[in-house]
Amino acid sequence: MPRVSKRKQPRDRAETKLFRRQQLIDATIDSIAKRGFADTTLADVADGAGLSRGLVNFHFASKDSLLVETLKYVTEEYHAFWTRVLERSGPSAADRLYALTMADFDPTVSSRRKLAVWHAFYGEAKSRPTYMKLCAERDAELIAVRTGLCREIIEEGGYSDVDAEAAARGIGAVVDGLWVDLLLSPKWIDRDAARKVAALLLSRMFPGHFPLDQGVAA
Amino acid sequence: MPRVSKRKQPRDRAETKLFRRQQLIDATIDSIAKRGFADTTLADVADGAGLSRGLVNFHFASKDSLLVETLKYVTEEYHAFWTRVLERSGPSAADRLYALTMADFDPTVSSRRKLAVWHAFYGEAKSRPTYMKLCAERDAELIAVRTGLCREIIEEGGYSDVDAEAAARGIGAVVDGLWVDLLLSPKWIDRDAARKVAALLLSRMFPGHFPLDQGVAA
DNA sequence: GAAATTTGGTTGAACGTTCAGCCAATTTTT
DNA sequence: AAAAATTGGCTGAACGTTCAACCAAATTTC
Repeated sequence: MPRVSKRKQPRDRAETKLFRRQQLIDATIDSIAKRGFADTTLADVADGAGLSRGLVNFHFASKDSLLVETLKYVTEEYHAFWTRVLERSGPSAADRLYALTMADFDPTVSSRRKLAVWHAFYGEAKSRPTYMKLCAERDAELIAVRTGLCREIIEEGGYSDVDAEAAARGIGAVVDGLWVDLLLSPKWIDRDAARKVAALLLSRMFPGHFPLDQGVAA
Repeated sequence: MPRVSKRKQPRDRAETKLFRRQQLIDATIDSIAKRGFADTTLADVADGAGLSRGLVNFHFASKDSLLVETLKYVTEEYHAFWTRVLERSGPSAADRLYALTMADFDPTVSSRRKLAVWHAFYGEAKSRPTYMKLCAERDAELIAVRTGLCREIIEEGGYSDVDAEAAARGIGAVVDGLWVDLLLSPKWIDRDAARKVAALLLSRMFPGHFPLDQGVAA
């Protein structure tokens, strides 16, 4: 994995600033994934980006600011990802829920590099309210979307005894839990196995909408 | 929350050593939960335990050793907890799986203090093989037990199309995911809500064994 | 009184931050 | 359009702080 950003060089000063910013955020993600949150230093970030030591503090007010901006970036990237998945997916609620769920096991968002970063922030969240707020907001929006889709599916057919929000939370929880598995037990479970488990859950939750033998293609 | 261990004073030297050890591990858990993994220092641990600074290095070879022993302790405590739950629970596989699942939302193992510690180690796991191994072993054993219970239930009645291990992994994932929710969104979900979601999952997975209106009592 | 335990000061390394100065890019002036 | 002035971006060294680790002395326990 290249530690230096591959994005094309900036043309003018206006681009440079954003370019450097992103370079440093990318290097921060790499450092957290490689060395862990506790061992991530500004020196390692600068080295990883191939830039001088002092530059981090030129572009970011402090180390804490760099970390917060990194979390924001990862959050926004994830948000953009699943929003796009929804845009492209079929019209029915079942199609959309299926696409949304399987997308969470796309390498873009569930590489061990990314998972390590997410969980690094989770681990610090209790003691850093800013992290907790950013993560909670991310979750709340997704839960709302999932709840809406579940509600549609429930109304469509035969699941009057299922609570939409509980179902949505269950689906979200399975995704989070499988992410933990992918992070901690990569030898025992891979993305396809995770998709299979998620598909099983959907098929048991809404059997009329998700047949068990449905493939697990993304 | 008291930061000084309440265990009764040791009687002899042999007990003292273990007593101090546990005091320091408890203080480490407190410090990680309160300040986060990255900001946990030996000074804070010693202060939290009400002991002098140098003591940590006397009882543990290094800071890393203290952290590993802390993770081992939490792991063993969790293992002892669910083992005991199984011992006490009813004879049927359904009863046992239900008890096992609901027990994961007992305050003993799912207090935000404990959740913060688990996720702190998760976050560092990718870069510290020792952590990853300990966590993976913990998960593997639980998955094996859950898979066995699921297999029994599947054989008992009418779920021939369900893969036991996938079901077990799904249940485990829901628990892990709900733990993430409890940690990050305590205002949106509490232990009872989490139990309700877990109960919903069980009832949809094995509807003949877990009626939907089953209570969520521990 | 001997051994085990605890103490708190010390040490050296590592860290985040700051800053004076340099260079390149851009704008202004002539 | 060339020259001068200004701005913005970048560097690497230095500073003060924090920390884990060490240790010799003091205290407690047996």
